[in-house]
Amino acid sequence: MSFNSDVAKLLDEISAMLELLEENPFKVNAHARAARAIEGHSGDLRTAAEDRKALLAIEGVGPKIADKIIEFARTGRISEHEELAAQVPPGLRGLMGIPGLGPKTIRMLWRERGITDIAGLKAIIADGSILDLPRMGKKAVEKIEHAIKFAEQDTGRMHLGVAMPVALEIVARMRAVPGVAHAAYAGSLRRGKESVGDIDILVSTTDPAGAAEAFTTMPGVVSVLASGDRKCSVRFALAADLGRWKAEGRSGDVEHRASAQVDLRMVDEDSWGAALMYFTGSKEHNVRLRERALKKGLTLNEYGLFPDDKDPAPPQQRGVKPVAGRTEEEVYRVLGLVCVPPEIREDRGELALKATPRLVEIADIKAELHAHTTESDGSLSLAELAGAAESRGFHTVAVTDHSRSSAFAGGLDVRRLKAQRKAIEAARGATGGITILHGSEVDILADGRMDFEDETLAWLDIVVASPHASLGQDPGAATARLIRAVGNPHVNILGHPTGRLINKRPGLDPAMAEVIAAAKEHDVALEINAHWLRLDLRDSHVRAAVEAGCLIAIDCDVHRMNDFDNLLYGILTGRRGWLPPEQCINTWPAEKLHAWLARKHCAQG
DNA sequence: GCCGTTTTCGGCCCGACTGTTTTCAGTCG
Repeated sequence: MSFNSDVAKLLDEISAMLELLEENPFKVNAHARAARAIEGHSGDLRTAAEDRKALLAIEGVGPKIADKIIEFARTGRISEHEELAAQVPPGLRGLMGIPGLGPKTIRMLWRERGITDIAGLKAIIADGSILDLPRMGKKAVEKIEHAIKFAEQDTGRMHLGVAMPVALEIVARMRAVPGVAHAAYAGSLRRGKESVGDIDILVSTTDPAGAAEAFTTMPGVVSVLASGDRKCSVRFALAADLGRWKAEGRSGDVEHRASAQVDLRMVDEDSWGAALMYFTGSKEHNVRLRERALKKGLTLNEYGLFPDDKDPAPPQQRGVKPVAGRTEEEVYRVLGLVCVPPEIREDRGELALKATPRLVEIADIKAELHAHTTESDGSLSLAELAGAAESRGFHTVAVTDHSRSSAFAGGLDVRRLKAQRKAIEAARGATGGITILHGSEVDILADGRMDFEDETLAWLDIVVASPHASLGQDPGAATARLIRAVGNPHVNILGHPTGRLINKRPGLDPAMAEVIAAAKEHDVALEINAHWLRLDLRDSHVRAAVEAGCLIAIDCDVHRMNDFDNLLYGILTGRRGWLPPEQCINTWPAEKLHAWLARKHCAQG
């Protein structure tokens, strides 16, 4: 856990506890909003906490919350948090994790019956006494029972790479339904977040009932949570699709969730753009857009942008004609904004843009610079790897098998590395269309030394230096380790810099600003490892690196043929970090890329 | 508790669905 997420977590908990205590809802919201702003803040607040002005510059952080952050930096605690925690039983937060149970219901259960945890709730359901409480009928209680079961088996948010194939399949099915003109996935999935809570699908249709019917009876639907004219929610089985991930997964890769919530929204064609924006979010971005609309005498909802006539009834129900709504571009234009790519709609400065930024795209990528073969732990031969890269339209592929310390992965020693060079030279003669570089994914040892001597690193074409072991070391040691690694004169790329696995392993927690500065100084590119379990660098670190002018590599860390498909997730993460193509070395023309790599290596083997 | 191209005080986004209700409260996104 980084300092930023520690602070964000405490502020979030303060918000939740204030809500349970029936405090001013705007105060509740202010803490929640500050928590989100801090979680997504690209700089390390550990240092900013010394400078009150820097904290106040963050949107959503005012004088009171700034003081709380400073208190946490100095003492490791926030006294207000502790005072609240003394008033709110800890089990109540567990209850808040049950879908369908909100603060009002939980407060009522607590005040009326002294329920403070899931066990207590189960007890009054079992003896039937819950039915005596207000608004607690038979159906409501059944729903709560169902939700408890779900909450107890839920393992948290889904990985991006698990949700995306499901969303693509559902979108394809919905496009084939009669009456459906457009179908797309929206929500945090469209914004490319590393994990998503649910899957949002949007369709424009002339036949909502038909679309709803098709959706709720689709193969894979295990239960229907809600079904109306405008919106349906289902739980969708993941098991069927998991075979693919299971088959290709390394140990620990398997997603344990049995099902995912999928929401379908149905709109008219005239509302398509407004609805797509609305359901893409983020919530914070949308709030900003609505505020801007109101200042222009307009009101924005998922049906369109309307003149604001102060009538409390929704304009679309009164036959008011929208001034925009068919496309996203149109809505942004009428609001006086440039169209903002979905990945950066997070209320982190995107609304101040004067032109739509050109962010890196899949089609820009011309090189894979981190790939394994059967020599170490990959499943592709040299020829298969080169062929696959060439068929993707790449001009370059780098063979970077593991170094000797990664014994578990069949890491190569110097002797095998030299033998591999001969094989690669032979393969170069056989393939004309693609440049095969010979490199290594060299372990960064715990103290920052490389797993090979400099004289070996010197004759390779490319060196990707990555941490694989000692991933639990303290932040100070991790920072020194990575800075020493990028200072090596032969290192080109810092591979998966933290070694984290999303939702499974936190990895290193270095002072990223210092690592970025060192990488910039030594002309080392920081990798976005595109595997959906890694996405390392993460989005906020990419943003910080981009702002610092640091180079970025987006690589699939190919072990198997399908791994090339993970490129999408690396691209989405790069875009979330506002990465322009020219700052990503994989987009460079062959001559430029090869020359850049060669500066740190001599030719002979 | 935060914020300001109407405001340093008085606001703070908008709509759908469900269940328990005779007109709405609660939750969610």
